[in-house]
Amino acid sequence: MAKVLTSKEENYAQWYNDLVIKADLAENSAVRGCMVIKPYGYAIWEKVQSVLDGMFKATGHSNAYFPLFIPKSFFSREANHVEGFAKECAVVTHYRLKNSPDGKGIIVDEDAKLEEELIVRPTSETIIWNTYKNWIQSYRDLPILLNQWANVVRWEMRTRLFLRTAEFLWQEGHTAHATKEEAIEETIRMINVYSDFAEKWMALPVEKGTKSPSERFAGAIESYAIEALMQDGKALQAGTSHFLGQNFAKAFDVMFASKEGKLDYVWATSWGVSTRLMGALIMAHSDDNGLVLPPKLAPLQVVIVPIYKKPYELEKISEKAAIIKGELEEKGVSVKYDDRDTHKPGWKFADYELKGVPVRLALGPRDLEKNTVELARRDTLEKETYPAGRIAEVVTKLLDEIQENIYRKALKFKEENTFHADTYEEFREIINNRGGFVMAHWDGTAETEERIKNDTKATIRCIPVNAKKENGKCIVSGKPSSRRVIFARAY
RNA sequence: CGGGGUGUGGCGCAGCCCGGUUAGCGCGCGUCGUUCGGGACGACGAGGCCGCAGGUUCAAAUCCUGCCACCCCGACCA
Repeated sequence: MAKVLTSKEENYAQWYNDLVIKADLAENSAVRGCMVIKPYGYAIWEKVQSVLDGMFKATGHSNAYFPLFIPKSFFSREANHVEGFAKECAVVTHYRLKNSPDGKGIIVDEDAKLEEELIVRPTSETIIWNTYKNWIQSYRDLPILLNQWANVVRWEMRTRLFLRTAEFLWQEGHTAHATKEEAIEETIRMINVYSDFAEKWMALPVEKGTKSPSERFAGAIESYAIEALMQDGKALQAGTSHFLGQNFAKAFDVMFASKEGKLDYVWATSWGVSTRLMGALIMAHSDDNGLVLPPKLAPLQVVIVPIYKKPYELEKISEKAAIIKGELEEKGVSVKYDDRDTHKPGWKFADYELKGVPVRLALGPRDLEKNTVELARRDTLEKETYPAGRIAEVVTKLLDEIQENIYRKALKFKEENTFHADTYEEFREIINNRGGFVMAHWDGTAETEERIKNDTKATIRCIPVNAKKENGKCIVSGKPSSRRVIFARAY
């Protein structure tokens, strides 16, 4: 078979780039750092969106939409927040163009300078809290549980399709609560929604935990994250949920009157996942033949490819294919019958493998004769022949099995690449030679974290929520520590 | 912003050192035919301001100068 992808072994980063392009997911655009998400890639994102959106609704949230532009002054209200984002903001300074005097093209009209510059949102806390101020007077107005699906811009120096782009798509939830407890509960509820989604839909096992202070969201009191392990041993933050305390309420003066008639600042959370999830999905399961998609998120779950020489064969095959397609669709399976005569079966086989379609059925003259169907599963690349009458039943079961199988595979990988280190030498050895998650004791100081980062490029991915208490000594300082945290090199 | 590299049909490249016919190869594309159970084959064909602007020269894809764009590696980040 002609090789279209660089192998993972040979060059993992190149394999990823090739895969995104060749599987027709996305491509670089004329605008530096910004990508074009192509129809097939966008179809996957739409599935992700629709499932998550359902989960948000089920937990009581509604969607709304806030502006793309944020007045610069809003940004400077919350000190940590500005500091966190200032270096990567796109700024709108003018609102008009004019013909250039030399007649060559078009220039910015200096007379059309904005009174106050607008920031293209890197995240929307400020504009939203400025709005919430007008919506909240009393405890009766709380909680506010909103989400928005939007694009945001962070002016990144180095970008990679899906993993880090200057503009990306995401959802950001922003909630307002009367009590601290309720806000914390919400923060945890949403990180659980994310980890459920990752595990049950993306077949992606994750580590759930809190961020160290230095990795925390700018403006948050506590940040929760789910961290996934990619096949090259690097960690990828797949979702975050933040307890913002009263920081934004104070910055935007959002107070409410309690039942007792006392005024207090409102408690806040925010949480988000982005098109970066696409990167996680791609890297978690795929192989040298292309994408491997979990059936639950695959835009197309089954493809039927006819194999024929004569037109009358195609006719008969098409009849049969239509029956099978109907049976599958009745069971809620998405199916495409690819009878294009512009491509040969072998080409189609390779192409659907590249695109990660979970199940492929082939129907040829031999199958007509024996009333059978050849079935190939993408995750294991195994082929088997089944009686045509049973195929719908076999496929529906198989889709579940594939979903489970790729999860188990990813879980096994994560477990086999999670190590314990008790000395710094050991730690460095693992980080440098094997990668993966490294569980180690940490004294809780930013200095130690910084030193480890400088020495090894590994950072604290999270402090696992369900880590068992275990007394030990910090691998760097030797100071006492009560539990291990997860270190890794990260995307 | 530092360090390195690359710009040549849609894509991937060769040619450049050492200037000289009509700029070449693979993939892809079009037409026709044979094929079709793992990326088919043959014949014919279409497609190029050789990144941009200057310069040197009888002559520039090739040499010189300037500019622009993109990629890779570092510091920042989801």
